[in-house]
Amino acid sequence: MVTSDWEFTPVVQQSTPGLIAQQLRESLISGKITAGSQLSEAALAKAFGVSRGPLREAMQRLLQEGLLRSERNRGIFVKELTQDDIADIYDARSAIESAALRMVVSRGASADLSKLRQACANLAKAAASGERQSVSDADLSFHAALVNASGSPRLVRMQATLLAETRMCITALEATQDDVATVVDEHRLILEALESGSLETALERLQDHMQDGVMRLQRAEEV
Amino acid sequence: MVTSDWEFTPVVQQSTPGLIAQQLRESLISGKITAGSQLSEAALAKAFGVSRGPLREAMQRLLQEGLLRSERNRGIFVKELTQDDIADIYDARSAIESAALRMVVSRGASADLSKLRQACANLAKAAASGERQSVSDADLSFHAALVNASGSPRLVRMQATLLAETRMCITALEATQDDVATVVDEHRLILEALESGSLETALERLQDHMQDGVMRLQRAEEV
DNA sequence: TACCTGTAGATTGTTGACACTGCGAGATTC
DNA sequence: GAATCTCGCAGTGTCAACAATCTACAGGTA
Repeated sequence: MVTSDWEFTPVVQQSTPGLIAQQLRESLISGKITAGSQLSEAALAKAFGVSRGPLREAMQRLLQEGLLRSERNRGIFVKELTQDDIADIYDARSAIESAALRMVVSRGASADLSKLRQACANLAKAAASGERQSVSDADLSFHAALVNASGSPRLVRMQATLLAETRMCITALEATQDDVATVVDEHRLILEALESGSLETALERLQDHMQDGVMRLQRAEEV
Repeated sequence: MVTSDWEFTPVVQQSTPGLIAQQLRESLISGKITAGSQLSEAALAKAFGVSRGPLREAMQRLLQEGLLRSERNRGIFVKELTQDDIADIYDARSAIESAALRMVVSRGASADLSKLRQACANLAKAAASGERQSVSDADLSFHAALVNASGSPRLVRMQATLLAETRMCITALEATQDDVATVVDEHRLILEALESGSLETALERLQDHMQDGVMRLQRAEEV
């Protein structure tokens, strides 16, 4: 019997709570929902055109990702990020991404850096366009590509939630990339160190880049 | 009116899904529920004496912690861990705990190592008792204390899920700590390096300890 | 006999309704 | 006038029933 020769892509029916969580996450990290405000289950359910069951499941996910905060019998609120949170997010990101660097380098030649080069090019393009939003998107895409290259599903998952929090910080504070050229350079330097296989240099540059990020955000918070 | 002078401990009403998740997690990591088996919502709901709503929320949490696996319209199954998973878990743990080491050392004298010393003593005591279960419990408690000492809530949270997975591995494979004395020593050496403030030594010893752990589990898997 | 098709049972996904909790506005008392 | 109490409302927590989906098995056909 011929079962193939057609090569259809298998249908992947996304679950309703998954779709809702995705849309909610977008709204949260883009700042469409202001920090600290309460999310009414009934209102959201009506907006999404579903009942409260699936909506609650979506909220559960975002709760565990740390984007929301729950008070029993009171409701669910958008988490507000303090200075300490910002520092902690970047500490955790450093931990994950440093480990990813080590893993990529330890693979040596078998590592696939093409996605990283692509991400770096996209960042340069975004910087040239001048749009702040697309610059920070490309920035975080680079970091995501870095951890992807490590091939560790758990590192990828943990970083995903950290990147969502990072996006929340950036949009909430409307942090300006005062010097776009520097940011692009920092990423390119990391990639170059990676390509030449010099782990220590790459780690150092990543660390510096992270520290820059924290300082930029914390300066924005003070205003 | 006098509101104080009584000093009662405030009542912390745990949420129902939270309590269910806790019990389920215990059953999963202790191996009471065999890997790969399906978890029937109706059956579990009856067992816990609640309806399927709260139970589904509890499952959601464990799903996101990576202890369960969901197939849409099919059901939820206990995740079975492959060799690759074991390696990945330990890679991720190394990433988190190495970062924690760095943070503890960078604090210098202000770091609170008393909990770590306590955990180390407990481990030695457990080793003397000879019970395998309490040895691995004390082992993981030490690592938890290490990350706690870092003071980073996000590292703590990420490690918590990794430790749950580690426990699942250990009980599923009934991994034997063939040489208990060595395990105790490895932990003590890490603590000593930490106390003397020599970061590089501590990192090296942690790395070795982790590698030992992976090898022990992967050898058990082959059987 | 081998294969396909249709149906039955079981399980998950979703819904609307009910119960309980916490907050705030208004009434009441000193 | 200020503090306290009570009631109502808005919201979450929980439940039982309904709808949709999948698997397995029985029946029919070439």
